[in-house]
Amino acid sequence: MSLVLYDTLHREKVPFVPRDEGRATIYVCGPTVQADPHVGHGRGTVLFDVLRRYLRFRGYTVTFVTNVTDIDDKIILKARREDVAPAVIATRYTRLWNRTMEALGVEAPDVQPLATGHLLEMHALIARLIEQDKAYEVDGDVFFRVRSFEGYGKLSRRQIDDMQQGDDVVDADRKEDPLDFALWKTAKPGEPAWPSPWGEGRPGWHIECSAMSVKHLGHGFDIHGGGLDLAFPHHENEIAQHEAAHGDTFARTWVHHGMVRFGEEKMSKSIGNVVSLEDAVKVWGQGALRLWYLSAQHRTPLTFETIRLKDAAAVHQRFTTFLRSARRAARDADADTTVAEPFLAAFTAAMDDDLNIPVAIATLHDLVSSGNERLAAAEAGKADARAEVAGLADALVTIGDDVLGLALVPELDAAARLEAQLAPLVGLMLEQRQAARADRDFWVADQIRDRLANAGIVVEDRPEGPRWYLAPVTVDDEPET
RNA sequence: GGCGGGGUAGCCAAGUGGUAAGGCAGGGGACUGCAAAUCCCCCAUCACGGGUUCGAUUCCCGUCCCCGCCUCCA
Repeated sequence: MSLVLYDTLHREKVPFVPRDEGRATIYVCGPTVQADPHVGHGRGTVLFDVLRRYLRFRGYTVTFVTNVTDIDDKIILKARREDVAPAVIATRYTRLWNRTMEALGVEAPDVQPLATGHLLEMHALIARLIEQDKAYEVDGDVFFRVRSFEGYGKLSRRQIDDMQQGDDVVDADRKEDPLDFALWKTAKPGEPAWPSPWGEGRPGWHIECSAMSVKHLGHGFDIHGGGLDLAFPHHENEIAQHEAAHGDTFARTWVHHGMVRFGEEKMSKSIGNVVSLEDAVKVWGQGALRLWYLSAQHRTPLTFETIRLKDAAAVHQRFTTFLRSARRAARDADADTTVAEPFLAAFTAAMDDDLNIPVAIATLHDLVSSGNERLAAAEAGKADARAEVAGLADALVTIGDDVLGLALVPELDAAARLEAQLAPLVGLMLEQRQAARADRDFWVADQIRDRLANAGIVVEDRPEGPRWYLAPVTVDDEPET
């Protein structure tokens, strides 16, 4: 068995066979840095982060490239409103994006190319298209001649003649055909501009991804990813530009993910129903938020809703609870790796099937159930059980943290530091509580337990005595839209 | 209008031509002074109507409803 991915271009699951043996090359369209990232932005980022981590888990060396569009109309507009240079806006929101994604546990890309850093590559691509008559210049603007590329529409399965034209085609008077799109835009007064063979101006949106992906990954790289909303026209145009210019395959496999919804609509800045991603991470935490993102197959829509985040938080807690117990019972045991094998195999099988992450997570539940069954024996000190619990815990960390990025260990470690600090205090209170319990003064004992609970300190009475730990405080403040 | 994706238990969500994973919530039980955590048990006939088939939730046709793209968008 090996990984298969649903490829939007061929509309079927295709085996993942990398161009270069043992190496995987991935390009994902990144953001236009002009506003706060919202919850919708996190979905693709987390999905492709998991894909990247999974490919590494499967033994591939992965080169992961995701760009930043640092010049476009919205950036210029925002800069004008604030009376600052566009680069100020772009830099500010690039930093915010990166900081937010780091908080979400997304690994930084190997290359994060900027559009403004690749003008020469874009110029070369545009010049090549003009030479071949696939693009034309009109007063400093350069347009791609859509009808010159016979494969146009193959990604989004559209017939050129079926495409409905809006009433407000930009530059309709200059284009040969309303479908043609800009490769280079001549500078309007006051706009940022760069020199080019066609005069001062700036690149069209689509050209950057064609130029940058190939620059850093080469022709025919393995996986091109992005949101389903980018399939047309953005990705369609990327293909057209590259393949018209070079005549070879641009990207081998296209992976698209569904949109995040808020209520019955797509979450989108233009609709105005966005929830700040930075806030969402703060409120729900990296692990729970990622579990929510991963709760549905990546091509289906996913609704942002409190109840679902709470479900995800409950799942996360089940995993951390087991891990905490496992560490306590079997931290120094020699792990028995064989017990975990069936779960790792099931996990791998699910992931191999077009990243069926909901099923993959179900295998984690099975693993945790199995671990919990053995926990009592492990706590009683039985060597076999301790080894098995240790083996299952290790597998949980491998799958949960290394591949899915759930931050189980970091969260427990962070809690452990606080617990060490609080230990003398909590110890004192528990001594008093034990004394009360010995006197059968349960009112006092329960008072102490309740007070501790209010501080996020959970007390469990075990046969061998009380045990306590810090639990995440229940969430009740939600991010605002 | 064109293209595409969906409608599975109270909620979320997999899946398959042979009577439906997993989670949350709920109910019952074990454990506990009571809890917590954990374990065990219970909880759906797959939008609707036809058809194909020995047999359909899964294939085909039709109907209804929802969503996305066709303009900037993760």
